[in-house]
Amino acid sequence: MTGTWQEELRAKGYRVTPQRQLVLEAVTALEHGTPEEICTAVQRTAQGVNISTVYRTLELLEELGLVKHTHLGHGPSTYHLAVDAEHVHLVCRGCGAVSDVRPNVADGLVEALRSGHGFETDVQHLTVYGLCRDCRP
Amino acid sequence: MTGTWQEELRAKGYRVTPQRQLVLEAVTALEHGTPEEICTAVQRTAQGVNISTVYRTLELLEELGLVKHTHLGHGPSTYHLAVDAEHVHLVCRGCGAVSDVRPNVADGLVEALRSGHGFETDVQHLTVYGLCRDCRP
DNA sequence: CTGGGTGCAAAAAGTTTGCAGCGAC
DNA sequence: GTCGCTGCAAACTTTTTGCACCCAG
Repeated sequence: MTGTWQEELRAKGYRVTPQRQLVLEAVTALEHGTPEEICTAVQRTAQGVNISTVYRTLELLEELGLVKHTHLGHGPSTYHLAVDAEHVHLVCRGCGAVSDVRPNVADGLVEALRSGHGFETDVQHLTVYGLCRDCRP
Repeated sequence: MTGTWQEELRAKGYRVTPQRQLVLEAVTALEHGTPEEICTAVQRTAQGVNISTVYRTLELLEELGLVKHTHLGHGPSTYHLAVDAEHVHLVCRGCGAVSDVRPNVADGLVEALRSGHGFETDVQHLTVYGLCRDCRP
């Protein structure tokens, strides 16, 4: 591993700004958050960060590998820390609840796709739709 | 199985219209299609179906269980026949290619989620992101 | 005939972009 | 001081909605 993300930013010619720190803190605090939610969360702490800055910052942080995003259903994309990304998302079509499970549930799938199709799965981006315990018929 | 989808429509108080037949034909012909693509495909055959009608029709057809949709990356959602849905989508983050694989690759995942989390997976809605054979490092 | 369906246009929701001024380094 | 970053507003894309007219049953 290299140094802090601040150092990594500077090393690549980017700058460390309060907005970027705030967005990253918000993603950390929220665990799961849409750009809109992240923007709102930041406004509670400081005077605010513009929504377009949130989008640009998330794009940058994703490029750096600090955050990840997934698409959970119809709505906006959801961002979370890459460090926290070691899980698979379960989305219930009944109640809309999102829960996380350990990625080893997908081990068989990953292996089957690798050996059978030469496909290297990005488990951190895996979202499984279905019905949760409470919504099952 | 009950009768045809036309009968099923009428039985539920809906009507069978040329637009609905055209949209369903387009979904069948395209195999994978965004609402926009479906709309364009229909315009090649007939005088055209409005994009909002395509959305409303797809929503209806999905409610009937005739078509399914998935979210493949940032763009619009993709619709396909439910009958054809017996597969898992692989989306390559490198070249963007979408391929289909047999659903039994996910059998282990489905079983693990069912026994471990009480979660009933909708395999037809499963989309796996990663890198395909040609894009692997 | 009747009520659901369609087209059109406008609005909503989510995301991206152009640009002038600001501030990290 | 330089040049990347930000806020603002406007554009863009995807999807939804209101409404008058139309047509399947």
